[in-house]
Formats: sequence, structure tokens, C-alpha cells
Amino acid sequence: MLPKENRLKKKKDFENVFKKGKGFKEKFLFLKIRKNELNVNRFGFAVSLKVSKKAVVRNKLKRQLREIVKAKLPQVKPGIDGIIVVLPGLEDKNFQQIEEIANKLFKKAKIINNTT
RNA sequence: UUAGUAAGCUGGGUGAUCGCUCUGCAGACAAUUCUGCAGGGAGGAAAGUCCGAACAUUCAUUCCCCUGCUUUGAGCAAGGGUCUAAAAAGGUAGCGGGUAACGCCCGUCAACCGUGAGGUUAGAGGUGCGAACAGAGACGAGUCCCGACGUUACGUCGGGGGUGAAACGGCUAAAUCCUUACCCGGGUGCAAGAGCAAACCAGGACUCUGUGGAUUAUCAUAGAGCUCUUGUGAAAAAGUGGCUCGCCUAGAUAAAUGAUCACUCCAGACAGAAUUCGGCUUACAGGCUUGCUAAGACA
RNA sequence: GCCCCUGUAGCUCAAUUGGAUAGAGCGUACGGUUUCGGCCCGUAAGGUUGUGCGUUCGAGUCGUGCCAGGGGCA
Repeated sequence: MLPKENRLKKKKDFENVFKKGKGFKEKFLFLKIRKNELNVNRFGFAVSLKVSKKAVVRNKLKRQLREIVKAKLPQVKPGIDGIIVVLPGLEDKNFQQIEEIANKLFKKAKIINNTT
């Protein structure tokens, strides 16, 4: 689980990111990002009922994505709000495959620090 | 031993690294923050939302207060349901018990199924209709065919074939109608509801219409309408659209109870709490315990 | 989370107190008409009535359990 300060919480925040953020797409993941006024990164996750009707599957995807984002947090440029949307198809992948997709996605969005 | 039957229990384990939430204690601090230690942290179905209850609120002439009428202890409401527009609802029902309550549970009788252990069952009473097709004829009648008798048309008696789910016996059928012992205020549901803060001639929500945008994702704007909330002597400007309780010896609020790796075994099914509790229904790999039954073998 | 509603041809809808083959319009296909196309005329295909179990002689219709889709909420 992400620390509290790194979570995107308010409904308003989500609307802002969806409305004004830039979108990036990679295989079964979709990322929306927008700069915020804070010095920290905040992330939210969304898994639709269309991905799977089973709550167990949706919860597992969210947990795995949180772990991936947690590991990446120190490398990400500060001051970004992001939402990761899961698209149907990801539920068949294992952890390594999801991590690979997420890496490509983050590179595409150019939010990783070049120094590391 | 094999096959079966009933009831109950369980629903991988160990370790390493990195994390989340709540409670208590201690310390630091402006703080709802941080640190340390100790402890709690998904299910038998958490599911479907099919019944019932708690709790909250609302309507109310039932509880409380006031007023009125009829009258001597009660009534005059609402809602739901019913309806060929007038009737008065409803109930999932053998019998007996249990429960806060239930359409639930237990015992028992009957019917049916099974060699058996056992299993299954919306199992009261009354009445109407016999509605398609076929058939001569479908609850009130009738004569398609054959035989006998009577004087022909025809009638009486007996028998047979065929149709059909059912063919004269007054039989069977309500999960379409009605009755009844007994019991009962109704609606809305924790997004119920309560409190705090902020703002003002304003703000929010909803509906409709127009315009634009998006199209695996949770839009924006203008006008009109009507209601609700806060609030007002007038005008202008600025600002808020949140938080807390409800809420829990699991108790979050973008929502925790985990992620990865290694070893191991019989290789892990169905599946993730959201106000709480009692049931029902549905999904489900494997393992364990106990009682009983049938067949076979041995003593 | 809580509370509701709806499932019949590709689409929009019918089907009498349960009664036999489940109909109609649009669409589709083929044929005719036309120089060709449209309109028009004719013919045909297309259905496990979402699904299982039950009541019944008989179920789209009655009862019940699932499945799918949709809507509302201070």
C-alpha cells in the first residue's frame, strides 16, 4: 500500500486529472498524468467492472499495481498526479509481465528521472 | 474390504525482504504530525439481496400534547393491497413444538422413491369451469357401428370399435376463484439520520432544452422550470461547497488486512467485510472425524 | 453499499380466462418490373419466447431459483 501522502484521494482531484491530464496508452494499461502544485507525487488506480466481474481479481490487480508504483516512486520526478486505468486483458498476466508494461508506460510518459 | 448414506469440522505450511490500517503505552511537537514497543486485522459462503428483525426517520386523530364529534371505552387516519368501479387487504397452510421474528428450524404422520441406511414433497377446506384439436358425444347429455326386441320414421336394452390427457362412475383437477382458525399500523432505508464549519440577494441539488467535447476513463457550458437547504434592512465584494458522529474487541472512506522470492507437501476450489444480527438460496478442489446400511471374505 | 425495473425474429412491438403452426411492420435474401438503380409487386429465410426446475393432459402465459441488461440515491 502506498503511504497516505502519495495517494490521490478527492473526487475533485480525480476529475481534474481525467479532464485536463495527458493520456498515455500501453497494451492493457492507460495512464493519465497532470502536474500538481505540491512537491509530492500522488497516484490513483481504477479497475472497471469490464475487466472482471470478480472483486478478488480486481483487488489483486490494484494491489500489484500499487507495489509496482511504490517501487518506482523514488525515480519519478516530483509534482505529478497520475491515474492508472486497467483495461481488459491484464487479468491474465503475471507480475513480471505487468511490471514490464508499466515500465514502458512510464518511459513513454517521460516522468522518470534520467539520472537514475 | 468395496460401494453407499447421514451429521459435523477444515478450507496449505514455514522463512526472508519491503509495506498498509486500527487500538494501547511512552517520547517529541504548532498540529489531525513523527518515532519506538506491544497487540488486533476477511468468509463459510463476506456473494445473490429472497425473507425476517434491530436501529433511524417520516406520515398519523393509534405514542405524547391540544381541540372537536359520537358515545362509556372505544371509534372517526394513513399506507398497502383489491377492482368488469365496487369489494375490503394480505398470508406458501397435515399435526405438534421452537424463535425477537420469518416463507426459517426441530419432531412426527401421510404419499412417492430406494434392497437398505435414508431421501423428496407450496400435504387445509369448499366451489366453478371441462375453454384448443380430435371425436357421434366432454358433465350434461348423446347414438358413429353391430346385435336383440317393439309396427316403418323411430324408441328401448345389451355389446363393440374409434377419437382424446380424460368417455358416464357423478369421477378428477386452483401454483387461475372463494372461505377460514390464528396474527398484524404503514412508508423509507446508514447515500437512513444527527451535529459542526463556511458563505450570502446568494449558493447547492434535480428535470428539460440548446451548444461544444470525449468515445475501453467518473465531461463542460448557457438558458428555463420547480422544489429543497442555509440565510436576508439595502448594496458591493470575497469565500465555502467540507469535516465529525452514526461505525463496531476487522472497521476503511479512492477505501487496509498485502506484494515479491525461496523451500516444502497430498500442489491449494469457490471467492474479498462497508450499519448490525437471524435465516434462505446459489458457487466450491482436497482433507479429517463419527454413526448407520448393503454385498463379499475371514474367525 | 442500499433500493427498484426489464428480458419474445437483426431492430420496434403483438399474442383473449393457459389450447397447439408464436404473428405484424422495418430490415435481409431471391425473383419480377426498369436501359440501370430507387419506388412498387411476389416469394422465402430468420425463434431452445434469457435459462433450470416444478404445477398441468398441455406453459410465451402460472409458481420458484439462477443469468444478463438498465435505472435511482445528499
